[in-house]
Amino acid sequence: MERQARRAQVLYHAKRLFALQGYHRTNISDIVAQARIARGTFYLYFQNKKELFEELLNEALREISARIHRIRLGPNEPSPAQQLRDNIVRVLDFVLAERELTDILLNHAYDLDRDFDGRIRNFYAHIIEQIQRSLELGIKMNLVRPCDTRTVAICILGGVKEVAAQTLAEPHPDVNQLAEQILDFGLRGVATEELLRAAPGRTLEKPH
Amino acid sequence: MERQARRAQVLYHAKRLFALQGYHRTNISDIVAQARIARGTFYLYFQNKKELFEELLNEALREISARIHRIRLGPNEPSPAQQLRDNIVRVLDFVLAERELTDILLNHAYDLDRDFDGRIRNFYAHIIEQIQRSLELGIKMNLVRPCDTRTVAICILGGVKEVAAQTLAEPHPDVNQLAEQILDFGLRGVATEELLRAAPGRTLEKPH
Amino acid sequence: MERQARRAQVLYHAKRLFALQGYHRTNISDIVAQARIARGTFYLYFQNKKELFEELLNEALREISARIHRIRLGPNEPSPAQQLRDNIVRVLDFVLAERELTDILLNHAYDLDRDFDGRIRNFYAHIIEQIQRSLELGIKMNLVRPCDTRTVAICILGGVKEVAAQTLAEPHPDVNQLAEQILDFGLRGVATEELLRAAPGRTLEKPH
Amino acid sequence: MERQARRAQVLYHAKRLFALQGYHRTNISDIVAQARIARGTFYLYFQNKKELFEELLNEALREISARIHRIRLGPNEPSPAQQLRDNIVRVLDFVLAERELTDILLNHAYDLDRDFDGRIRNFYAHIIEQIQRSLELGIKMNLVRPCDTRTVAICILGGVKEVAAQTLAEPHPDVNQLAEQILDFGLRGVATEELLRAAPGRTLEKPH
DNA sequence: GATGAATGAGAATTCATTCAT
DNA sequence: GATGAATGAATTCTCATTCAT
Repeated sequence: MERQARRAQVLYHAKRLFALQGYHRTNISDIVAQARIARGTFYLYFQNKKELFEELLNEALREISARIHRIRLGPNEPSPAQQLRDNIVRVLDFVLAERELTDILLNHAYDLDRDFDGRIRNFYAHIIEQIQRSLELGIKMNLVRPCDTRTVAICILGGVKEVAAQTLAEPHPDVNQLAEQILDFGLRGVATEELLRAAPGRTLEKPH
Repeated sequence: MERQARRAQVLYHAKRLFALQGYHRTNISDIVAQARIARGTFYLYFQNKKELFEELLNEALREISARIHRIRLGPNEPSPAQQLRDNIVRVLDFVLAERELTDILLNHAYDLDRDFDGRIRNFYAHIIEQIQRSLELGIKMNLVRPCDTRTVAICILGGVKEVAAQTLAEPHPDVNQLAEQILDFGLRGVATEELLRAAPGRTLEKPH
Repeated sequence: MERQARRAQVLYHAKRLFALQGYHRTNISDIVAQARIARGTFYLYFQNKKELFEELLNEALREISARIHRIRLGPNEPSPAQQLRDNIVRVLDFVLAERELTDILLNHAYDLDRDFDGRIRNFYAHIIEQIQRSLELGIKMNLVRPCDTRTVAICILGGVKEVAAQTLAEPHPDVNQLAEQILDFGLRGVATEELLRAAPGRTLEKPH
Repeated sequence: MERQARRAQVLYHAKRLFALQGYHRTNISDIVAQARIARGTFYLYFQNKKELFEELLNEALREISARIHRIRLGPNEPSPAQQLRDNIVRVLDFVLAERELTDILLNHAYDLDRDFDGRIRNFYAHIIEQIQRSLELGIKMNLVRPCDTRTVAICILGGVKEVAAQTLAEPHPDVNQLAEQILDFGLRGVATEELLRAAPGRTLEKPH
């Protein structure tokens, strides 16, 4: 457990440095200086620089994945729109709680290693698929207008990513307000006209 | 002109390598090997690796900027929606025509240099402002529903960026179809309900 | 202390190489080979080659400066001639004790860097001024004949420098004998005729 | 002959550059740029950079050698002191007429090549011998007091060298005045007391 | 002869990683 | 475990010299 604490200490400082300067501009000297450990000690806890970075990146991927829940249908479930809203809020909460990790994921996770790039690509591809499935479900339920679900899913992902990226720079963003704007924009973008007509108000949700 | 041809040759090969492997994994040795020139020859045409990369990046930024036209209003102008569509098509045309440059811009332009990161941030910030101004104009014209124009602008930029990024991987994407989907999604996302009701068809444009 | 020992080791070998081959013909490879350390180790102790050289040169300048004492007048002080003799002996002692440093200073300290050349020029300019002041004092005391003290001071400096340079090549020079010759030549060169007449012997000093 | 003119042109510019910046800081690019010839053209006239430098240096050595005449005794010859004065004046005239060559010889002729250093050492050794022989002749003639002629010769050479070096920096030095000071200092430094007593005036020459 | 683009050996420096203490 | 000095492969960049036109 002591071991875990040391690892965590190093990870903490490395995370800050990577977020601030990126992978290549951050060297082992910087990390051990910040973590106040000896150069050699670093290698007692991590195989190498890449492994450390990978661990941070994995944490980000894992955490974000965990915050995106599959849309569940059922009488006791919140409305799909509410579930989407919850997903967005959870992701943005993570973005703010872990600005450094997010920064690393969005801005510094490329240019490392071939299989690394692949992993991130897969991660996003997976999210795109999830969104796509939701859209297809929505179409079946007549909530979503027919469209090229893949392209629209990509647009939605891109929108969230860019909001996340831009949000990093802001001191005290209002997550709920951001989520609302994203949701409103996205839902209107995909809603059937019937749905829009039925629910002209601000929160665009299926009437019960 | 001879000089320009040589430069172009080196730029061509460097571009491919940067797109394939990123900035840090591409070293001068790789570039000169691909371009089939001697080590020293490289330095006759470029001060250093960074300058070469900068030149490529600048080309991408310049070209994309040039393809995003400001929305013009007037009796002889195409409809705003058509102008947006044209912008998207022009940008996606560039993405396909210069997949490598796009790849570099989207995936490998970070983690280089402090002032570099800044330049790219400015580039996107500028585009966000442009979109935001268009949205505000649309609101005044009652084409766009009131909303947090900055957040929505960020969503739109993100959508286009992500489509561009995903499109890079596809062999023969249909640019018009992609543009149509983006436009449709985006316009519905921001349209006033009045406008939506008036134009229920697929192409969401203001009726004349 | 360990650190200082390593530095000293590298300095020692670098000094020998610089004396033997000069600055430009001595490269880092030579130095690390002689010092039997790895390439990178060099940079743990010195920023770069120039800094190392500078350190050696500074030592030479400092040491020589320290050995040239200002002429003191007073009832308990040795005669001015004796003080001059002591200065010369101390400098020549250094020359022999640190042949390599002297060689570097006299023969290899040019052609490096602009500000470097300046530093050495200042060093000699300072010594010329010191000699000049002594001569002027001597004139006031009627020990030295009136003359262009600056030019004569330059002659004296040049004489000592050249003796030092030539002495480097000799295996077992007699420092006292050399000093005596320099002193005798220099003093007679500047002495008033009155003084010469009063002290016709070998050691040309003011009679008490 | 055209060929000689071209060579001279290149030599002229190279000389200025070498004097200004030294051998190592002056590169072929600088020289051909100043001489307004193409890179390759340089090698039509000179084997390489070193040969060019060597040629300049040889000119300096040759010219200075030529200006140092052996002391001739005889009824129709000027006095030895006058001959010495003439030697000094000729050398200083050269110093001023060819400041750049002198600068090169005094400040930038080391650190090139092993055999180069040797050549310069020989040059000075030769001059020292000449002076030494003059001194020995003087001793025989009872003009010069007995002394370690080699050390004194070195002092004399050093004096002249240093005056030459310092003179380079001055805008309009008075060569005759400098020569007079050097001569006066040097002659008094070596004169027999008998000679000094016989000729107490300023110009220390053997009475006829 | 003249040109200047091309060459490539060589030099300095960095930095992730190892290993003796 | 902890340390930090040592390592050396890898990389960038320079510049005297060559050579096809």
